Amino acid sequence: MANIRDIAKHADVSVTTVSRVLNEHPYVSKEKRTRVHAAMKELGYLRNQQALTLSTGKTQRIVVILPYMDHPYYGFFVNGLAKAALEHDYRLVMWQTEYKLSEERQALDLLKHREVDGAIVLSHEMSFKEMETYRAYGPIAVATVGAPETISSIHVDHYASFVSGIRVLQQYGYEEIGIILSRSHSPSSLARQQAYFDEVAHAREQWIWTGYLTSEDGIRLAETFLSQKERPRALFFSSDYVALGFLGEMQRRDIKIPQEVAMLGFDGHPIGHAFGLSTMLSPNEEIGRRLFETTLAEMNGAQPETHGMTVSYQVGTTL
Amino acid sequence: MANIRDIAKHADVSVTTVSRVLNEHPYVSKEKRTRVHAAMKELGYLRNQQALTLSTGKTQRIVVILPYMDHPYYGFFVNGLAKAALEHDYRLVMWQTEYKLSEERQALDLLKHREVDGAIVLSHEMSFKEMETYRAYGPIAVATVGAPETISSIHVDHYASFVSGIRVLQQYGYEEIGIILSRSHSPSSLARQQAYFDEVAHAREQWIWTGYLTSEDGIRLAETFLSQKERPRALFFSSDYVALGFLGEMQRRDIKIPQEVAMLGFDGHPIGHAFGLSTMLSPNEEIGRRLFETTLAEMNGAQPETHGMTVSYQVGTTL
DNA sequence: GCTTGCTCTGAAACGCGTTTCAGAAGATAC
DNA sequence: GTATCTTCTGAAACGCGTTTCAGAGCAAGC
Repeated sequence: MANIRDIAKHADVSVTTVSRVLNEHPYVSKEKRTRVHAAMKELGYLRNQQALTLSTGKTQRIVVILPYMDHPYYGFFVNGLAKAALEHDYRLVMWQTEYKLSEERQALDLLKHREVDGAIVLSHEMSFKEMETYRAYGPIAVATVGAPETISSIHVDHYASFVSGIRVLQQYGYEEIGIILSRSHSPSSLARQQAYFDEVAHAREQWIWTGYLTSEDGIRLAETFLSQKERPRALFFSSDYVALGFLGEMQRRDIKIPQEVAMLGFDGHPIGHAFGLSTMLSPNEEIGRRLFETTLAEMNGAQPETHGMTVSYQVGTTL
Repeated sequence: MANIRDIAKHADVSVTTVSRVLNEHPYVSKEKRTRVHAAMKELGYLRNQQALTLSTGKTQRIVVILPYMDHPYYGFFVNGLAKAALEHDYRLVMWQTEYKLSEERQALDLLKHREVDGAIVLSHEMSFKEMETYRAYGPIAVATVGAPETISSIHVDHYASFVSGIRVLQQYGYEEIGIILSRSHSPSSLARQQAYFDEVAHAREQWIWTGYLTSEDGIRLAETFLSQKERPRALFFSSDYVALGFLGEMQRRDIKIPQEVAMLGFDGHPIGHAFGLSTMLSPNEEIGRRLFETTLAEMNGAQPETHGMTVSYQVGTTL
């Protein structure tokens, strides 16, 4: 593997000159420039990215922290991130945490050890307080709500979004509403619950189902739901996949939707569209893109940014 | 940021000794060891991963090349990869190509520039011939069939798998079978077509539909399918998501499955289970894991490996 | 008592590209 | 003719951890 010094010797110039040619600096005579190019070609020179990284201190990498890479919920985010990263010639290092705090720490340690320039956190168990201790080593952007000033946050405003979803349900005439949430202690779930109690007159504790993340969970939910004596007339799901699992199971049992129970999803996954799922369209790809861009901006000196995004209603046939 | 030389000075030892402590080499006196540890703690030493990488030539990173990160098809693969990578303390650099050859080249260039130690290719437009030109710079493993000896391949044996799927359909009494494929020119599609012609007596050219990748495509397919005069009695899909899109659209039109047309999917996505989709279960997570492990093994001197995996039938209600 | 071997230590070189600084040569300005 | 630019060049230092090599001190073996 030829290095820059070999090229210099071969072209009979200094290492500095080779570096200048490599970086297209001005002030290199045409003659030496061509000699360097010829030498690079002849020796098959390939710039060692590691050396560049060590020298400049910039890795051109960002770590993306998320619980599961194959969970469809994160698909749009990651897509937006990937597109933005590609455009700016950045690489994405994916770190799957499986909701483990220890893994989140390891991922953020990459920042400390200069292995990445920044971190994007799509979901976290870690407290913001602890997360802030990593902030000194590089910009951090989260897709969740409640971040301190030092940490950028581009998130869905879950409160406002749930309010608008509930309004949709009410417009369709549903007053007795239940909600299906993912992890009960997450800030988004808390915001959703708050919206539920604030907006639904007939709100009931037992009409809040928590711990539903996957389509399998949705199947399970059908059983639980049907075994309940007093049931709401409509269900507002925090995830399309949970809603679809539920919908499939209801179909299997020949229970009519929305006659027996109306359904409103959340996310706007294409597969939901195939089954006519009414849902709240979440701009997750846009959020992914902005998460990247705000991180990049911070690396260039900008201040952390907080921005809440809202969702829109997508018509289906389950209301 | 304190570096190893600062620590050495502070602990009044040589740089070598600090490095030895860092790497837990033997032959460091207890006394100096504790002095070094104290200095590291006092100065808040953090090892610079970049320097380590440059020095050792090992990046502990592998690039994963795939068309779209949010396509559910790749979810299981990526999950298996992520788990294996985590276990071996490797980082995954994801490169989304959107089926562009130029992006595949850029991704493989990471290998040339020593930015990653190996590459895992889940899907590619590039010819194997071109891919082999990158082989000198590090191990490459693909999830597709037809790789030359120098490139590891852990893949689904699409021919055998399609044969066994067709046998399942035939056991259910279906003789007039159509197949739904993704990109027509891909090796997997060719293998599937071959299996189709070899195994289905009533095979017809016009019962092969190509260009169907997403659930949206599946919705589109319903229209196309129904507008055809002579239709097969069963459809074998190469993707669960396409099948689900089709299924949803058929439901919307109140067309009974399997009475009007039987359906067999491929992959085994949980969401298919919710809708009773009969499918061929593909060990994609296992493939992901093995792709990583074979790459790791090659980095340690092992020979490239080729292995075809087979699928099993998962009972549903669409047959 | 001498050889062999083990434990411990550090200087220097290495991986490799970038950047700073000093300086030379030629051109332009007044 | 002198001062001031502009252009071009390269030596050396830098980023920072690892590895090689040479050597010192001390214990065990015969």
